[in-house]
Amino acid sequence: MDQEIGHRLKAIRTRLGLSQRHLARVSGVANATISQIEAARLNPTVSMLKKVLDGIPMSLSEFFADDFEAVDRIFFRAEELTEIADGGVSFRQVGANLHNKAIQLIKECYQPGAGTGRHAMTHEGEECGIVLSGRLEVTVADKTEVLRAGDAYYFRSDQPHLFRNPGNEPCELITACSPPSF
Amino acid sequence: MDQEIGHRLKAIRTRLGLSQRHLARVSGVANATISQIEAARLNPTVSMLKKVLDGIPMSLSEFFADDFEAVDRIFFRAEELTEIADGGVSFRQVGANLHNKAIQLIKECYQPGAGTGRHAMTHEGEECGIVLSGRLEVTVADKTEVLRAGDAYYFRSDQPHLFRNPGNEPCELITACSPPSF
DNA sequence: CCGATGTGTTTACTAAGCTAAACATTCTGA
DNA sequence: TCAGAATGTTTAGCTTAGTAAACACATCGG
Repeated sequence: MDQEIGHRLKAIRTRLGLSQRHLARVSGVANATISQIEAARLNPTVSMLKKVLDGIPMSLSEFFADDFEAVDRIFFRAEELTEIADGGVSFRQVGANLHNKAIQLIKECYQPGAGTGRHAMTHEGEECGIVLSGRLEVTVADKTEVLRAGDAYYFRSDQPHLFRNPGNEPCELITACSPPSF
Repeated sequence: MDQEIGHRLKAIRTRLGLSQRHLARVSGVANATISQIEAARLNPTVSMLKKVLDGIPMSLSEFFADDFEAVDRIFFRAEELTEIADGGVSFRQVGANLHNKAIQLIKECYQPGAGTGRHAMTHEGEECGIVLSGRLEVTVADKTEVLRAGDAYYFRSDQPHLFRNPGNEPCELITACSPPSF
């Protein structure tokens, strides 16, 4: 049991690029505690585990979620793709529990004129995508291109990047990020 | 935190009609432990809580599930109703976390000829339903009726019962069980 | 009326969680 | 090459989780 907890915590922490000490600091616990939990030399109390997860942040339910489903979950029905709408942009994400996955696969839809906003984003990892329909203007660092159905992109996410639909019909595309960025 | 755990455990235990000592016996822990957890005089370790929940049985994820949604979750979109297909029968259930709810509300659909199987079911509680479309043959103890759109039923579940669609078009209905039976 | 059995609570004790601090190791960058 | 800061690990201690057993209180049957 505690071994399972340790493995899971370590996997989640390392995937997010956090050190034991960093996670310990933001969650207000001793770094030794995290070390011992991960090494399964400790059966954490629920409050302690919650305190640690609060620094990620991640709920207890999410942490334990793959106990019975997410780990070996393979197929997802169209209706199951959780939709996140944000202005003229909508996301439909494969699977709900990101934290223990390496890839975040999303079906996105940009309405005409919609985009990721004025300032470029910068974060760890890599991302790529392929356009299904419509037109998508992709800006990475100082390079800008307009992609059409069948076109694709791939770049390291530490380069500032933004997306925008410059056309007058919705733009659908499939994107993938690794590690998950939100 | 520990207070939250205590309240939740007590609610679940009492809903299932278990005494502290009975739950303690089947899960192999001291009854004092359960008493103290429920009274929030103790921060249980994860393994301890898991051990207790194993006696219910209930997963950690289910236990914590309503941390962030189910407790005050009120509205559910059509697409959110989790679908369970089983032969010619499909279920769409309102909400995923049953254990801390008193009612299990399901939209069911029986394909022509489909049913709950050859042997009647018997379990604790009460259940009822109303037919939306098609025809449904309901057998309770030694009584059998065919229901049509607008018809309904209500019986104590300790009477053997089974369902079957005797028509040649799908039968849709809404059912409710209390307490949840699966 | 009073044992017998059910409930949840409190208590003394030991086993273990959690922390602060020291330790070991690796990787920088000057 | 070597200081410095990062990483994860170990250790001594104080605190607390968990147990067995006693306690207090209801309900029930004879």
